[in-house]
Amino acid sequence: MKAPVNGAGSNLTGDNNGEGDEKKSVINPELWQTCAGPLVNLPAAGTHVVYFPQGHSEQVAASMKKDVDSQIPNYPNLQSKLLCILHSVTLHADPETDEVYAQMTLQPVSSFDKEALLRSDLSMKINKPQTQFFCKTLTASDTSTHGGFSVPRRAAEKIFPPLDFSMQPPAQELVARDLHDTVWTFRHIYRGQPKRHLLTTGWSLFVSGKRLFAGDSVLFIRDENQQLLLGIRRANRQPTNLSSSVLSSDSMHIGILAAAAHAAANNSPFTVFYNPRASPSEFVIPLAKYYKAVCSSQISLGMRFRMMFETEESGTRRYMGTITGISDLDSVRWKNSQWRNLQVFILDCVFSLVLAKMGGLK
Amino acid sequence: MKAPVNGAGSNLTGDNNGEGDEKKSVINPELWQTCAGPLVNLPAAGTHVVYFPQGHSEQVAASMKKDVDSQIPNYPNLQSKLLCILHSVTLHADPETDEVYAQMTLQPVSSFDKEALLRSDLSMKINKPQTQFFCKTLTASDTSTHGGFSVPRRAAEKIFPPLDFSMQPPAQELVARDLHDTVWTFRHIYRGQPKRHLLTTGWSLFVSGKRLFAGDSVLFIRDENQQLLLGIRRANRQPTNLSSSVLSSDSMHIGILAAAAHAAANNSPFTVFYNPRASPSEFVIPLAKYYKAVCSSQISLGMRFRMMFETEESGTRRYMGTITGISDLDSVRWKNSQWRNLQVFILDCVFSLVLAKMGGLK
DNA sequence: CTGTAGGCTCCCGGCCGACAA
DNA sequence: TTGTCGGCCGGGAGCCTACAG
Repeated sequence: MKAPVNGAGSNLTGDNNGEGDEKKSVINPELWQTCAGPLVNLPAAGTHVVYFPQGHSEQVAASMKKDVDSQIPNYPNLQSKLLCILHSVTLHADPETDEVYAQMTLQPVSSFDKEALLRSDLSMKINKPQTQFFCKTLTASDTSTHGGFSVPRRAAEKIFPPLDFSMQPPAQELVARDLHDTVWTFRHIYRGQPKRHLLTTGWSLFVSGKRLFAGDSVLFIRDENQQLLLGIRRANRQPTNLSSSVLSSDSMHIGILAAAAHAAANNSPFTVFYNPRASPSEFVIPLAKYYKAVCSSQISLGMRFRMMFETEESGTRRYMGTITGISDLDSVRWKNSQWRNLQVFILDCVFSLVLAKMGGLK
Repeated sequence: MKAPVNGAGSNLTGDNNGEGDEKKSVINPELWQTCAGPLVNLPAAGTHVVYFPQGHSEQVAASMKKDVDSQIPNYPNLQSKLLCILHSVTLHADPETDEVYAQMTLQPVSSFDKEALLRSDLSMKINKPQTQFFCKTLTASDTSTHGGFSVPRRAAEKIFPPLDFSMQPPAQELVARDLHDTVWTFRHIYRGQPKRHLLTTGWSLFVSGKRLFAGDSVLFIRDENQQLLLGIRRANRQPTNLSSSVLSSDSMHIGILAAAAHAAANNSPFTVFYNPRASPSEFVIPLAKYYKAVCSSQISLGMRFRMMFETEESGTRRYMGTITGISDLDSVRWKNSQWRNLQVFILDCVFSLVLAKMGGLK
């Protein structure tokens, strides 16, 4: 297996040498990132990371809508967290649903030096290029067969090529590519009273082709070459409990643990998939991030914290919260795992968010 | 976990207590069997079976279109075949694709007595009730939006309720339920010059709802209560490589082996899924069938054999063949597994079938 | 500024028999 | 016996403006 160790700068690779997709099309990293959302941060290839089998297991449970059973055997030699080199990160999108996910090849290592920590820290500080984009949640009118897509004025002016306003009405043909490099063309027209931007011809093909419904979101970005790209974010529907007809969830969880245990015992590489929108758990953490969380700032009851949330318009928003409890979720199986320490943040924060909403605050 | 040990007679249970499907609808066993095809024979719940981890692994590889990697660790304590009690067999159908599959709960046992062998043998000899049905491969005209479905004359007369021929033209409304108990209604009319049976109104909804294309098959059966049921069999398209975004194929294969090894070590139950149309490998074999194959008739080079094949019209057809080679596929990992002995039959037979076709024989 | 509804047009979904394989 | 085609009719997909939140 190839093990390209890149510098800290190349934190996103679009190479597609993984299993699954047959097409050779290279996923556009900017589009992938935009579809994944602003909160998703992939570790950089070639840097050190900490892998949490427990968190990995949780993601599979979430995507199958099934809790972890008690039938799973213990792997006494498998630690709750594995220090690894991240050999490669490749970006993917489900050909059916356009769901974005990443494939990571990890190799357990026994120790790290100061330089590794420094590189991990550096890679986190690389600013992602702020791609120009807009994202709109589809209305009933947008998805009905009766009409087209109403483009928010600011969005059209920021992202779309400028119209020739000498035409009556001003109109042009837009060409945009999706994650699979499929080309979609739309008639973009500026008309009506009051005037507005609309996508008409071609829009309904896109809606039916992607099986979009009101509540789903569509996003357009303009890449560095001024090319128009588009992607989707589906509303949180029930997981399609994929793959439940192939492998029992028990076998899946055992497979995760056994694969990690085998890799740890042999220091051999192994492969995981990370679905940023399937579950909130980031189970592959940059070494520097882990180090800071554990060493520098001790977590204690009553401590206050800030947390980012993704808003509907795909911006970010900060909320304050307080830690109300700290415990290991499964202290028998995972001694001193620190996994739930991180989780406590999220749960508590969602809870305070709910309280704030109930209280009518904003 | 419940472990209902039924008599040999109840070889198909429609109980749905498995994971995956949320709906409580009970799968009709006759319809499931018809969709699975005439060659599929599920072992009876409560009887003894032999489980082949290697064959199970092959099914997963087939449904993911990925060969087994060499990264898989050895499980020195896992035998190539496990004697098990089959606690339960539940029938399922994928809610998206209607693909049929079965969930089986197995429990390794260390030995069996004469009565167990007898029961296994008896359960195999239970004749399945020969359900009245017909199956037709859809033509371009059947699936085009331009028209309806042309029903073969014999099929209509055998399966559909008789028309009132005093009407001009004779017509009626057909109501049929699918595997998910969804109701489909069609206008059945007998018209044209020459006269023929057609399904018109309602047909296109069915085609688009099930996403059928020319080459796929549709089948109608009449159950014991004279109710009309219908199902589909999709043409062999490339596997939709389900679930490749959830778990790496390595982890899946490890999961299968580790789950089996764990169950064997503890004599604890485990769960497998069997997709009859995803791969030809039956990896859960009735004890009696295994016993006969291994003990009574020794297999040798040059031996001639007969084999059943499924024809397009879902009948069966016999072909003759000769065994040209016997070997273990992976004799290092699976010592004396006998798995490929069975496989040799199939490969050789397909090969001779190809030769026959190339030679213009029929 | 933008979501929804009403109006209008015309394309294609869908029912028919003709014809030939 | 049955697959495909040309004919044809009508409903709805799809483009437009009006209006209101």
